[in-house]
Amino acid sequence: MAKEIKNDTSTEEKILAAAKQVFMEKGIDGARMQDIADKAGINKALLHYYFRSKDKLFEMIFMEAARQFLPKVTSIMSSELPLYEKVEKFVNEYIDTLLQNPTLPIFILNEINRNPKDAIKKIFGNQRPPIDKVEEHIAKLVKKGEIKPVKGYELMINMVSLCIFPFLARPMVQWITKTNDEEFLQLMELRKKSVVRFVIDSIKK
Amino acid sequence: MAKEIKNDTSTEEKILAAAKQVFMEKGIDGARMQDIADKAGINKALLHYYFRSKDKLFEMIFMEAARQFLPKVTSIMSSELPLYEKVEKFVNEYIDTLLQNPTLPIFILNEINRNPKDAIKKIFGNQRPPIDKVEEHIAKLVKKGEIKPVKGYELMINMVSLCIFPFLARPMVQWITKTNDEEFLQLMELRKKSVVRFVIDSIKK
DNA sequence: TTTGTGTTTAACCAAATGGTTAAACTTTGT
DNA sequence: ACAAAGTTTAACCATTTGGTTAAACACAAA
Repeated sequence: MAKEIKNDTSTEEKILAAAKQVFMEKGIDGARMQDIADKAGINKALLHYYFRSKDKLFEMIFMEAARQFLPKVTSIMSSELPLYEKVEKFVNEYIDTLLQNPTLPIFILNEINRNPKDAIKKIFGNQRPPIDKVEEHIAKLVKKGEIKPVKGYELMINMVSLCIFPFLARPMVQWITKTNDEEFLQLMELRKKSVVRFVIDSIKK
Repeated sequence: MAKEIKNDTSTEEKILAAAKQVFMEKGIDGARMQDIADKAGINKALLHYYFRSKDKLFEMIFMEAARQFLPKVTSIMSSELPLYEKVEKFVNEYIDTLLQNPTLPIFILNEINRNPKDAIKKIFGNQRPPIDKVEEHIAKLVKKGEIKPVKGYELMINMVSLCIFPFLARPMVQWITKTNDEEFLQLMELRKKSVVRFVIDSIKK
């Protein structure tokens, strides 16, 4: 009866991986439990044996996704690095995360729009990201005359926009730039530098 | 038997308006024909009398939305205006469109991801937007040393990102900026200038 | 008045879908 | 060898949902 080391590595993870794929691709409404079972290589009965309902399963997947969405970025922003380095690290980290999870943004945003309150709570906990810290930091540099006056939250929104949007509109971007899947990822890799430059050029005096 | 002036203004438009609302809010999979009928103040039978199927109805709505998504922006970009004015007009037009259709972006992006080929065809027809024109324009100014070297498509993507993303992530933005619905729209109104400045500051020498 | 179109009502259908159940088989740890 | 948990099979259920049908009604034009 002792609860030995549960060897979860197999079925449960297969289910989660399959569910992630299907939910990300089709959204919660478009996803079919049968598809998830198939993709996991098991049957519906077992699927419900592990996760009682579709909602429960979706919840799990979303929680996992929510954690990734707000990456280590928070610590970067509240760090003591010089602003430009903050920007650079932020953008690099963010785009890296997205390169490893290209479909994360649309998945998250859909849930945010479907169920704003809960989704936001799951992403941010209950504390706002530390933009106050950024705000102060920027205010100082503005006073010193080193950068143009910008609002902290605006800078944040702009950076996030520039990082995430291309992944959201990926098919459009690929069509416009005539790139295939591989080339798109390379493009985003290059984009790191380009965005950093774009942002810094925009605020520096 | 003569086809007099069909007074479409009533039922058909009511349906389209209702369908637009429901589809935008719930997506095609989450939308219920019954809900659309209810919201239009009619019954399911009549709904199917006007639009044979859910898919057909969705198609209509998407076509209408697709046209708005690529606004008069195209003509602006291929115009002979000075670059900075182009940027200004582009951003203003775009954000204005979005202020009048705040849920358009997520709706469009979902369809693009669900059905990239068709969706893109419906949005752009078969011609790419005139970024070549922008490309030339920029190349000239770069050569003259008036602006920093930027790629045309990158400038475009950046501008579009900065305009659209806040609407995509609206609940998040509102939560971070502690704004209610009205204040959010004001914020976006202000954002026009802010984005224009951000972009221009970034490319000017 | 007639006729056709718009509209409602209400019952109905078939398919899809989330979820359940029970019985049998397999695996694994004790 | 035994028991418990994992897994399959397959039938089954209730509900939802897109869509249909037919009969009756309203109304405007011919």
